Amino acid sequence: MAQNLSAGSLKRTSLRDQVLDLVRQSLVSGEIRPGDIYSASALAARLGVSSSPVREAMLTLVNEGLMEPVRNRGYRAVPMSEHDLDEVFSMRLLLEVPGTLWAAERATPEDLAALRAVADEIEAAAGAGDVVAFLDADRRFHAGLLRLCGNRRLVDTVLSLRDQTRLYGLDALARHGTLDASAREHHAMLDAVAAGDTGRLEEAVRHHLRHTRSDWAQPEDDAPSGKR
Amino acid sequence: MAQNLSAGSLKRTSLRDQVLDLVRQSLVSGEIRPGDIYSASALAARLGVSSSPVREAMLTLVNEGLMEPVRNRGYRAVPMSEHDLDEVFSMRLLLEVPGTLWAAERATPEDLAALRAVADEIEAAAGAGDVVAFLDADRRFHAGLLRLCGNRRLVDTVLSLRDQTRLYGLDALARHGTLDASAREHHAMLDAVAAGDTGRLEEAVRHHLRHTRSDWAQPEDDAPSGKR
DNA sequence: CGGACTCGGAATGCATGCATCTTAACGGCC
DNA sequence: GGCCGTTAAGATGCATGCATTCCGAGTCCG
Repeated sequence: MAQNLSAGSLKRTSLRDQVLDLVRQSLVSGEIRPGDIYSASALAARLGVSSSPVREAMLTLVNEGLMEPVRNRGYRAVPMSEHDLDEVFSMRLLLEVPGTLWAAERATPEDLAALRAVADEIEAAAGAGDVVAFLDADRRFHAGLLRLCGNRRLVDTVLSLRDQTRLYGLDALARHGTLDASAREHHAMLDAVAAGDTGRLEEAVRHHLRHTRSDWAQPEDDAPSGKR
Repeated sequence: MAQNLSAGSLKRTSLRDQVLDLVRQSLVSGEIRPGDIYSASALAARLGVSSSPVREAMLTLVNEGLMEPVRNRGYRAVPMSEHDLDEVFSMRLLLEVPGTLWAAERATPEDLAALRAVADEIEAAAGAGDVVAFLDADRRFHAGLLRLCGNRRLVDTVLSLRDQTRLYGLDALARHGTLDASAREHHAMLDAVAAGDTGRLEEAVRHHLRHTRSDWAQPEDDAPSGKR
């Protein structure tokens, strides 16, 4: 709360951060497709800014594993293989399960109430089929819940892992219509937290993550193995 | 092995990476002290390069959590509080224990032999009191062992966490003379891997990490609380 | 007709320059 | 003597320009 006041109010966003968010959104919306190469100078020209902040934003994305530099061609949006998804899923399992359990120990009624509101948002977005709003609220929910564990690095790492996967299954999520089922799981998790039932909470988190993993399994595979 | 061949051979290091490594080394050697502010332009002048690559290297360090930008003053080497150390320690526990167990399942005799050699290096460095060589070999050992688990993201994350802590306890390690004890634990871990004793391996890893955490507990505190 | 070579276009990476902003020291005023 | 306003120095952040390097199309030769 106080953090929002001190950090978010008078922070003029640098061009670098604006470009960074914009590229991230482009990844989410599918405008930037995995495997394609994009040049910093071309992006800069399209955005009407210099190549310096664009370059720095791309380097940040490289550090986060979302892009990779190609020698003198540009930056390539890294496609996620099944093995990559397994890696992310495994790490999220290792971090989110204990993190959520720790968070449950420290959650106050006020925290739970705030999360209930976000969970309602998630269900509303799922009911409306608004995938963008769903992902945004879902991210805020898990970030808000995990943050209670008190380990900032853990939260940041999990969010970074989330950002690596959320980008590649958007349409699949919408097609399968599994948003509603996934949305309801959030309230179930909060119920377990409120009840102090750590066993049920752990199973809920595991189930939620498994859900995520199986839903985002890529149905199509236009790049056969061996192509690198 | 093959990775080294493909990656390290014909890679001309960019100025950015050179600066990055140099600043990291300066952090390890203590030339850059936590809490102090350093300007990219001053560093660029000292190194005889432009501020562009220095700036980009600093931004990378910011992303890694080693530095933080100060509005129009420069970049500050972030000091590690006890809570920060706890955060890193907790995450390493969550990631390294399962990761090492997975690695043990996949370790081949050749892998073990290579790691034995590194473990010998560690003991030699510990016996000679060469802290820099110790840390380097120690890092290679844990990276090499963890890498066998097959989860590249997990390895990278753990190494990043390592880099956040290794910088702040150098002299303490040397003073307490605990290098030898820590060095011997590596062979014990390999013994457990070779024996297929997962329970003993898990306990060895936990013990090793606890060792690390307690050794690096800051004995001195020249910045009393409330100073900021 | 197929393959190798050359040349042009383009992108990165770095250097340089400038506008804006913050901090800190200095001088004046109460 | 202490406090406040002013000013100047320095840093970031962005724009611009240039050298180097790589990919690919076109062309020439076998």
